[in-house]
Amino acid sequence: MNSQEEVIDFVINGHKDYLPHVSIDSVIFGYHHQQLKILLLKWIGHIGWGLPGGFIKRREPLTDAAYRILKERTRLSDLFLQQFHVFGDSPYRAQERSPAEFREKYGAVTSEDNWLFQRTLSIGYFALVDYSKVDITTDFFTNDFYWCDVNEVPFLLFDQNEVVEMALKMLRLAIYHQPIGYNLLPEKFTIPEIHSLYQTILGKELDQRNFSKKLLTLGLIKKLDERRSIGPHRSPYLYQFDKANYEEALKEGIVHTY
Amino acid sequence: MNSQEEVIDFVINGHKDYLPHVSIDSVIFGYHHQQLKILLLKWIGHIGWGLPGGFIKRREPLTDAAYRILKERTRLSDLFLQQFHVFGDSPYRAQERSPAEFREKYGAVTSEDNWLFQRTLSIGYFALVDYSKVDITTDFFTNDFYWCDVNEVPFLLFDQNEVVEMALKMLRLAIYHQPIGYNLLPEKFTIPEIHSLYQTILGKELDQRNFSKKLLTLGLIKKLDERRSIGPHRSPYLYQFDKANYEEALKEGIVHTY
DNA sequence: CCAAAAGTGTTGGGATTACACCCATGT
DNA sequence: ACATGGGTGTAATCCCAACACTTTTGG
Repeated sequence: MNSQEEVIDFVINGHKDYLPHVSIDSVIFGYHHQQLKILLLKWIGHIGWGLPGGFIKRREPLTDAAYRILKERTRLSDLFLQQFHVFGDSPYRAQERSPAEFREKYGAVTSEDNWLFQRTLSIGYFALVDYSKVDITTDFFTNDFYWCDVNEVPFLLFDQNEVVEMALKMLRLAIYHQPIGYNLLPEKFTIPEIHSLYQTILGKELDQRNFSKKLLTLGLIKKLDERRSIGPHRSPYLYQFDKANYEEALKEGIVHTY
Repeated sequence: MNSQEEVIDFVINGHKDYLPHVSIDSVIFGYHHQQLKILLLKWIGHIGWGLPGGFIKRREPLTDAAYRILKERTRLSDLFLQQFHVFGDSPYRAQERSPAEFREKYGAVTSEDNWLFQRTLSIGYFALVDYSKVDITTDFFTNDFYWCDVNEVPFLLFDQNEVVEMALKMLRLAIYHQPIGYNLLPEKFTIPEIHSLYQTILGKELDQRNFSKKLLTLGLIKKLDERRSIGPHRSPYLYQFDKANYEEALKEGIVHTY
């Protein structure tokens, strides 16, 4: 969506293609160089930053919509994506918005009952990506983006600070129940790499010996007979996720602590 | 909603009061006499049983809507109610429904684009109630109800079997993270009572000694200096939830197994 | 006194934690 | 040779699971 015409058409006719009253907000966690960040977009006409999101097509399965929205933004498919909450309580989510606002901001005339300004619930999804591999697309509505450290999130649009907080909480809960990392690490990775990933997500230190013991005991990863060369240091062994056990654990859940 | 007029008005004009495209489905778990059941309703015009549910008012916070729908049905407020998933993937949730169907079933004429027949996502909530204390209300759409054992759920409308399964899974997950029981037990209860509640929910046996030790260690309950007289048997001590710790655990979560 | 249900403690094994030194590698 | 980061084992503790007999009560 890049030309002014497309945008006007989306505003005027979007309700024919998309469901009104429901949107998807994605908290895209990016991991790279031992930092956990989230993707924020500059929505034009608003001061401040907001989350990526979108609408669901009229006949599109919900999960497909979530993947599509993510893919349009990041060009990635096949990543860890999980629904975590529906937001519909904050004043921003219970009231209508003003079309007058839109007129001012985008210079377009809309009717009072335009679909975009009616009350909209938001379904929160979180995703995990390696942000160095992502090619972020902007469009007419969003002319800038940045990766923001999870510990330094600025004031966001609407109730989105609450969305981010909840996403982080659910991610940290999820990591105790599901294996995480498949989409954030190269296919073959070292213990220090996955160790540091988990530490970053949980925001706390994990004993290195105990950590690798645990992952191996759970059967989630297996040691390979190869090493990675990392410059002037001892070469770490490479590991791989044990696909069968990983899938099993994703489905059945794990009960443990790290 | 009991008269035919009210119903017709709801069908024709409901979209002025309620959000289209989104509904709430409630899985109401009822516990009594060591049995875990769910509330099913007979929706007229459909063969088979379905879940209670409803729509969200245009300006109503989502959580309020969930409580209102539950209260209209059970006359209970102040109970354990938790959002657990949004359903929008099954063919039933991705397609429109046919107004012709409605004409046949209810004898009312509706336009092709009536709000009730458009695609509707459903937000799943589960609740825990003591079903002996509940006074179920039926209405024009639902002329019968029954409490169905969770192990004997029949084929339900649309994708609702999936909803029930997920609810049960989430309830069993929740019981490991949050204290549960406040709304299902009298204010003062005995260890055998709460023990049996947990066994029923989890569908498995829990060692009595370890179980009470665990609850006391966690500080969730405290022993009172009273006993309950239960006929020709030894009188069990009464316990109470420790409100402060219970609330804390609800908010912060618990990591443990039983 | 009998039947039914409640109450109560200990132990062994497994898991978790805490902890520090040597090894490998490229420059 | 050295600086940097990787790899490895053990001991103490805690937590969990398993287990059975005695007490209380009303009829």
